[in-house]
Amino acid sequence: MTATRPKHKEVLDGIVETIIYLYTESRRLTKERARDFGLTGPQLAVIKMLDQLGSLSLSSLSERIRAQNSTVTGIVDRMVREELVLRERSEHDRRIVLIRLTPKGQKLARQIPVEPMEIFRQSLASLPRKDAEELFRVLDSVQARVRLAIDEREREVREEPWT
Amino acid sequence: MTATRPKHKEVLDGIVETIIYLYTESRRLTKERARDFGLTGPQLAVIKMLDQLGSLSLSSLSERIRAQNSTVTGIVDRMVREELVLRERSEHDRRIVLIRLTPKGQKLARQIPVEPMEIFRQSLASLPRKDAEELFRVLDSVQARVRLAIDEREREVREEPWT
DNA sequence: TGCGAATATTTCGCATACGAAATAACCGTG
DNA sequence: CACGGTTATTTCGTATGCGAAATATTCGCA
Repeated sequence: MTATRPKHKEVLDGIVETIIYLYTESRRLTKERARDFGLTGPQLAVIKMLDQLGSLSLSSLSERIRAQNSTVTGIVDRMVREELVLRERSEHDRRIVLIRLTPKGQKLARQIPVEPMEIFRQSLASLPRKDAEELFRVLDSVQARVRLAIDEREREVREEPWT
Repeated sequence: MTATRPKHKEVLDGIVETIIYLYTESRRLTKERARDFGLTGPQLAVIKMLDQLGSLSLSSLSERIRAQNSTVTGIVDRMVREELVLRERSEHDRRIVLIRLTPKGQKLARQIPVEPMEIFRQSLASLPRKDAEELFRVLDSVQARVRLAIDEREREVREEPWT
């Protein structure tokens, strides 16, 4: 044991801090890059998603960019205004709205080289492969624990909705 | 030119996905809990911070909760309206606004058992200690890489601000 | 001393972001 | 067919969240 072993609480706080840093900074930078092309962060996410997957219903789109439907309605409104995407009603189920890129949106999507969270991705790619795999393994186990805690909490809420 | 193991990209994508999941879900849950006490997420962060550190200037407060001054001005406005905090001008430097808890805010801060990102913290705490340390080590190295990339990018921008 | 640069905060306009309620369309069962 | 429950989306009100410009104050230095 050569290096002084850090206190456990400090390690945990450090992990939380670092995750917050990585998330917020990557997001900020992506937003900045998007702005060079006249887009906002979420707008970049949307055109990249649509370019990859073709047309999507509003709800599957909002699921993929992790936002509520009501949020995405607004984002799409502004993108329609900018002529980046189109709204079209599905033939089979007229409740569903399909969003797809206009030629202008398509062109822009392919022109912008940045993926969401790009800097984070690149930094990960430069890690030793072994470290990346280890990181993935541990993070995955944390995620499983969080999911469990969430399920538990939701079960509690469901069982006592009156209190 | 080595034959890339097909798994590697998936590992990287998985890491990004998981980080996004952990951050957004923890945030969502904290917000939900705060709502039980009539607070928003950022408001909870603010009273916890002030309870720990005493009065803070607006800019040091915004630095700590990772938001812009202009954002925190609004948050504090609404908290003053709710009589959770006070604004007072510093004696020594009248540009500085010091924010501190009212008794009502103080009481609420001590009454709420939740820290920001609570679920994430708890899940981390249940990890094997060795895994936590490994996680910290690798994340820290990712963070260092991100910082480096950001510095580099900012240097470029500073050198060619006219293009 | 005085004045221009620097610093701290606020204001403004806009874009998320969310949850609850409203709206529209579908579905199954009677 | 009709109608009650479900599903997809939008609307509404409010709270972040940001960057640029405005405002207020302090500081450096000639």
